[in-house]
Amino acid sequence: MGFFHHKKEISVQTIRRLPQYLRIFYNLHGYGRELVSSTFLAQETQLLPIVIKKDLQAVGAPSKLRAGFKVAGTIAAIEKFLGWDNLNKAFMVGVGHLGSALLGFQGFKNHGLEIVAAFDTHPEKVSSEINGVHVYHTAQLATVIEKLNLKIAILTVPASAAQGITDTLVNAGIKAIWNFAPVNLTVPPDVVVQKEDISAGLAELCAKLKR
Amino acid sequence: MGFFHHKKEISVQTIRRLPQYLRIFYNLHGYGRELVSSTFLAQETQLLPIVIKKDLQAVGAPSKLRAGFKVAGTIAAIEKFLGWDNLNKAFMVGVGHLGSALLGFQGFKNHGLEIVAAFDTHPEKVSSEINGVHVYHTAQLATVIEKLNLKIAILTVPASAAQGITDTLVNAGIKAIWNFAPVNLTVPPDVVVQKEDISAGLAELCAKLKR
DNA sequence: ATATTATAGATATTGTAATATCTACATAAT
DNA sequence: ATTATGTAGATATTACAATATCTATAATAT
Repeated sequence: MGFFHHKKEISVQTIRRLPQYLRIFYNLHGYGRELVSSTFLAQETQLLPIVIKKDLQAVGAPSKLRAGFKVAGTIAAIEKFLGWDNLNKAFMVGVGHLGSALLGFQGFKNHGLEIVAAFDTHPEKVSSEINGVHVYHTAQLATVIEKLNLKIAILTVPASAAQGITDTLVNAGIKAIWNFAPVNLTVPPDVVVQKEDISAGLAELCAKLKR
Repeated sequence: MGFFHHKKEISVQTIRRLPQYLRIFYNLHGYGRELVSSTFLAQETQLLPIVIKKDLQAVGAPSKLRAGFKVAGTIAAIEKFLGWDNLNKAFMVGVGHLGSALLGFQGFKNHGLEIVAAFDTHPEKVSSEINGVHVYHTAQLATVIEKLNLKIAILTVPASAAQGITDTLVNAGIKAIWNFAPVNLTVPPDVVVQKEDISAGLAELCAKLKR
């Protein structure tokens, strides 16, 4: 009918479930499994088979009728959809408790993220290495971003510093910010911000507990 | 009409927004502000005024017509709804990178959570103190839970250990588990599990970035 | 060969959160 | 006093994710 083929938008919920599928598919691949059905995945994930079917269909996962989804092909489809099939250079601003914990998490390489630099203002941290990542002074942000061709910022600074640093990042051309500071950042429309709020999960737990 | 007054269920999304409101209301309270309108809050949070109105109405926040919501009263209402008006004794199992980062986060006391014990199996960690919290050997879980009357478990162990420890926790009578391990835990229906998955947020960021 | 079954795939339905619209009213301005 | 305005509160509508149902088919069992 229409000339404009509006590519079906994939829901945020689906996107958030993809890493879970990916982990399971990695395992299955390790065991040499070639096909897996949505009913099997449903048991693993405690989701409904139909949810899984639709999620995997949405990212174009290959399947065999009456047999299940192809393990290797589905891994490739999810990784491609998320852009996790090649590494983006990321850096971390703020290496306090949370920051250094994230630096210690090696799993990011499986998630398309290579953390190649960190920034902080504390003299005892600047010029040190944390988990193999060099810590620069925050004042050097703009120059290092350009020199190392960095793309994704992970923001783990105190709330009070977050917006100021964000402005610096935006001026330096950063287009993606993963924000762990408990603040709503103001950025231009072409900059993507993903906010994480650990207390949201705790609130959910407490509310469930009171019922 | 009906005799059964079915208390209106509050949505998960609303619950997850409550901590954000709470932070802003704490600030306003600190500045001595007594009333705040949903339109003001909308600017702060980048949400729509109507969403905020309905969220606050849902938890019974007091308001003054044509003036806004009462700051002190709303704080009390949210805290009461979440059970954050008195402290629950929590403990942490697994003190690796993430575990010790969470132990270092002092904000939990504002969230009704007092972490009073930690557990690990590594000999160099057992019997030490991390951020003022004593680390026991995981083998002592059941006895310490009973002795200290612990209620909420924070699970920050590797995926492979998570289900085994969960079984121990359930046997010890724990009813709430905040799960940071990338596994779906199997528990009896009366046990509440809140799963956190950091890669879900990263997936969301990457998907937005590719658009 | 034939029948059975488990599955992907397609379509239809439902439930619910988000959003829009309307109403009443307290405050402030004129 | 009178009018204008900004707000909570109530109701109506919309959008969309979750769920249910149906269909075709390939593998398996008989």
